[in-house]
Amino acid sequence: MATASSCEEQEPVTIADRVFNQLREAILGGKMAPGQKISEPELASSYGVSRGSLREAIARLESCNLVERKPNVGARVITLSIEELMEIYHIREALEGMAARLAADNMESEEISELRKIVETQRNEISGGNYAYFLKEVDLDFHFRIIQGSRNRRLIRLLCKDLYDLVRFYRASFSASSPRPEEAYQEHSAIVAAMERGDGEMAELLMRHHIRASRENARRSFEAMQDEPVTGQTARQ
Amino acid sequence: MATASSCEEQEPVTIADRVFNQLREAILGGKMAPGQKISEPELASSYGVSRGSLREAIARLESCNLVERKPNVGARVITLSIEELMEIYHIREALEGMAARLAADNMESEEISELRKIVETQRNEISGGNYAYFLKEVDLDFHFRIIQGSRNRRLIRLLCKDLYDLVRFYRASFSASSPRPEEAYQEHSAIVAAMERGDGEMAELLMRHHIRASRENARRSFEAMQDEPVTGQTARQ
DNA sequence: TCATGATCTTTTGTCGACAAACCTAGAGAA
DNA sequence: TTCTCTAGGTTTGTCGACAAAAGATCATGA
Repeated sequence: MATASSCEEQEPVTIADRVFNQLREAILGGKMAPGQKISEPELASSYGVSRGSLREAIARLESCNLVERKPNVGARVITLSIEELMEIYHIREALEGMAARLAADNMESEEISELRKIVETQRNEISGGNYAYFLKEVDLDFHFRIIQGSRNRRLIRLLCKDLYDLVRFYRASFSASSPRPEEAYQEHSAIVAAMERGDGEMAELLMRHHIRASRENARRSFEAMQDEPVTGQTARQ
Repeated sequence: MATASSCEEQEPVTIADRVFNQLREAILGGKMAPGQKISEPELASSYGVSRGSLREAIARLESCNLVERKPNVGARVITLSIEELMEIYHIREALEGMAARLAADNMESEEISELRKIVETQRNEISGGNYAYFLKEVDLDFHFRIIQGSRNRRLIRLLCKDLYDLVRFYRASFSASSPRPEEAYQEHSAIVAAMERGDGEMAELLMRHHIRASRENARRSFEAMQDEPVTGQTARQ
């Protein structure tokens, strides 16, 4: 089955495209530390491309909010504080709530059935004691399908291309996961139930509640990591 | 008084900055038609800069969603259909609703007093029969201040820098204004009242209602323009 | 010892030139 | 007439080089 996780990532056609994808994966995969300087000559020779192409790739990374650039100074990988992560969660709450409302109106009934199947898969994985990587993939699949179901192309781009990248970046840079599978399953199930009834308003409320809970969970796990910095890479530059 | 309408536009420091600002103003001011091809050699010589700098400016316009680029083909000014404008309004509804909720919690009481003053200014202008340019400025000021009051920097950037530009672009390209001053005043006043009570949830609901009404107004005025294309530049390429 | 300033190196911003891809116009065949 | 294919011109993608700005280093003086 085609996993919907990688939300329509088009294959590179130009050199700048390729370098952009590679750099993006390097940043999201944690291979470049937050705040790290991006040296144009160094990276250009490392990727074997000219500085011009690299600069275009950097410009695109900047438009994804993955790097910050200062004139005449250069570009750095962003640093996400916990406050900024909270900001992102607030935006996600508003936008994914709207997406759930629109999806309840616009998704075909068979698409909603597939959503139900995803949630059941999630339940089986949990009862099987599987808390691993696959579970996170299923979670992403659930959210992405609802976002796609909104049929609002700009909303889809905003959420999948920009905001989810940032959350992924935060997870990579702080190596903070701490999912809460049982609660998430319950909430997902309730959201799908509302959509099955065609109740967009309730779907929105439940989705917002779900993301709010996820936000509080992230905040708590951050504070726990602060108190006990045993292996915590508190990247505080 | 410093008008908050121009949401912190930093002055250009590099050539690409300057060209970006000029092109942006040209597009938003209606001097470049929707869908118009952006020829790099032509514009570069017209602005007296090299193609490299111009390409960087275009890349930044693309990140604002004001131009679309296809590899090996080139860039065009975007064309906003009415459906896409409706998409933008849905996003604004979600985000500005959230902004109003956060602003109710985070704005100082004196800031809220200034909001009240703005709404009163609006009422005076309306009762004075002044439906002109200034009224739209006041409206923008109202919305921008609430957005700023959310204290959520990413939300501020998203709304002021990206989405409002697109609405402004749509107004310029379709020359569709048709405000509804009385209703807008009532709704603004109710929003401020909720914020004065510190009722963030109600502020969010009222803001969403306000933007929903604005969306329906835009849709109606579009349909009216469709039926009676006397001077309507139905830019349907 | 510390602050201050000058000099030098590195990095970024900008430019012009070349190669590849695309679009267009015209000739030829069905 | 209409379709197809080719040739030409134009535009974009890419590259290396130069100038200006920022940062680093070291010397000087209080």
